Amino acid sequence: MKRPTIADVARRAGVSKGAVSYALNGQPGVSEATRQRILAIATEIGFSPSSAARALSGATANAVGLALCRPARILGIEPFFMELISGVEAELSARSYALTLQVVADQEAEIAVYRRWWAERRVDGVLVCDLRTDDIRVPALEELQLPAVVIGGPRHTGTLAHVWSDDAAALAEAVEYLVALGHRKIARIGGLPSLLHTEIRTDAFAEVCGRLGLTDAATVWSDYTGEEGARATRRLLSSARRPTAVIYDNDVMAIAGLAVAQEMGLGVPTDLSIVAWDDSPLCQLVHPPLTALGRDIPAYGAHAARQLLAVIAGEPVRGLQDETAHLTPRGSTAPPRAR
Amino acid sequence: MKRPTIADVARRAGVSKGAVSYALNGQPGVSEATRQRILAIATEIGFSPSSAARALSGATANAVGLALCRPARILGIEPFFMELISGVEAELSARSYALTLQVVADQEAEIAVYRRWWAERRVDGVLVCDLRTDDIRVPALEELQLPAVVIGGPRHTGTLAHVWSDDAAALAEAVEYLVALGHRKIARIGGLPSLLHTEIRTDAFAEVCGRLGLTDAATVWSDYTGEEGARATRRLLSSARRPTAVIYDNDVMAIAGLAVAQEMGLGVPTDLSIVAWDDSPLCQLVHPPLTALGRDIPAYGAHAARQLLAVIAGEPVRGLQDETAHLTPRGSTAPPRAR
DNA sequence: CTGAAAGCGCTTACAG
DNA sequence: CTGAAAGCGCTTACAG
Repeated sequence: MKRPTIADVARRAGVSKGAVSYALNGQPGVSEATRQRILAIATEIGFSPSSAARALSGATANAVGLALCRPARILGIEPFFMELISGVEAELSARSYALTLQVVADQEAEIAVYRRWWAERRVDGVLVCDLRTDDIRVPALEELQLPAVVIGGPRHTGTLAHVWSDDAAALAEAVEYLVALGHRKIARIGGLPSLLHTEIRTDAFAEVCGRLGLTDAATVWSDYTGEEGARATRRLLSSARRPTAVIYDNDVMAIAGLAVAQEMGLGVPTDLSIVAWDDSPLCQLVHPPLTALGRDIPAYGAHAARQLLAVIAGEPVRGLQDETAHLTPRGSTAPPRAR
Repeated sequence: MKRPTIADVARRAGVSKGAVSYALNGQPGVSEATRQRILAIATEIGFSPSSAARALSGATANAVGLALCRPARILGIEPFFMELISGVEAELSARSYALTLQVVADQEAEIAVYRRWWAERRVDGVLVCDLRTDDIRVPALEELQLPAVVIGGPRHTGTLAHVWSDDAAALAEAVEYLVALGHRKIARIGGLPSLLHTEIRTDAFAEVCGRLGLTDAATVWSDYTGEEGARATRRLLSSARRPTAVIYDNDVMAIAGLAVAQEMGLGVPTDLSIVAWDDSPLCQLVHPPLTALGRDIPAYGAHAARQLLAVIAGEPVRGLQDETAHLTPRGSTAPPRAR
């Protein structure tokens, strides 16, 4: 039961190994009749070229790397990552690329992984998540000359290709909607302040609130976990000038916020309106279902993967703007109760 | 900026390529002094052996495959999978193995992926999830002679190694706890009936309810999604003989069930007690926090990975029983209100 | 259109 | 303890 090699196919077809290679890869050099015969034999004996041998001679690994820099607990609970991975993987496997995954502790470890992957020729390129404003991975990747696509941006990506979405516009839509409902005291519970997209959202929130004359608008930072989201919410709802609406930077914190409101005896949406970012199925799991800013995350991942394959192929690629998240109103938002 | 090869190290060290290989792999054949000098040079010029070349001569891919047979929406929302993957990955990367991930549509596609991975020598073995009672992957893997570890069991695993947990005992603990609180009408909302662990839980539920004399115990099947969990809960709570407690087969359905109770004006836990399986952080995100059956899922994944590496190494490996899930009581369970 | 051959970068018997 | 060489299974110029 040895696994068949190209030599087995060649022998059965009565041709050279080179001819089999040409036939399998759709290269010129064999007649159509021979090609068909070779393909039939390959299928018959269950031959697939060894990825190692292919990588060694072709100098391409046919694999793409993704390093995730979050602890298991956080990775598990944020639907975002798994949805992103699904989309990345779908695009890659359609092009016969494998996805290699590794969880890392910090940016230094992540760079070490990139370095090793590249030296080992284990991957042809990498996808980079959670871009920071002063990201040390960007210069490291530039120096390594490892093909890479940043999922995020559009700023701070150096010379790397990237895929991004206009979070500022999405946030503005949410704030304008709340103001249209009559809210004037709107707070935002943000994600990790070191991440670029948090900064972009924070700036946008300040800008739109300023433009609309909301003087009580404030951003409180958190870390995307339910615990921190709950704590921040409790603080906000206990303050003298309690907001009538809160925008959360992810679904997990929004759900935790809803639980805090219930725990404190506040009705949602009568006493407090809630808007979640990342419209995952989680938002429709709770009562009331959450109004949310969402977009197609698997598609986002697929686009990033496609960009990366283009970079690997040597095509000129820079930034690609993905769809802007849109607001889906549900039961968690309503006009504020007159006090 | 060419990536260095073993020949570069050999040249700088003034030895043969063979000597470098022995030094790097801790084989006898070089003196300790030479070994140290070679290692220093390798580190200095940033050399890591090409995984492809290594795979080609050593006949080992140093990679393990995991195929996931769930749509993106479900994969994303169930913390279970990402936690499992984190644990698998941690164990693998500690042993310098890579994890290759692929999402597949059904069991046939999954087998095709296994066949290709094995023919391509892309992986040295695979991890198998979501075991069914009549699983066609088990005989296919046995025939392929592809090293594999089933995450599940202990029955229906054929000759394959497996890692499992005693769900029957865990379920019994939950039911006994509810009965101790005074509940007599307990329902269970199960996962996909085709999965083996659903069957095990269903049998165990019938057994323990029979033993405790609960005549109103019933299992309703669902599919792990929030929508189906909500629908099943709505049906149960609308029936004439409404249960006073419901056990859910996963966290997602339990949270959806809590929302349905709130939507129907029932108090949790006063009118309805809720127990969730899979004690993920989701359970503590809601109000009241959910009583849940939980265990260390990343550790479960790590154990499966370790078993697989043992199988790949040719060690005799069969079944490994992992920790049994234990009950963590929280605010969603209480004695039933006297009617 | 086809065949013989070199080469990718390792590992590992096999001589010295 | 060390060196020269074969071999893993492909791809791809290079002759015919």
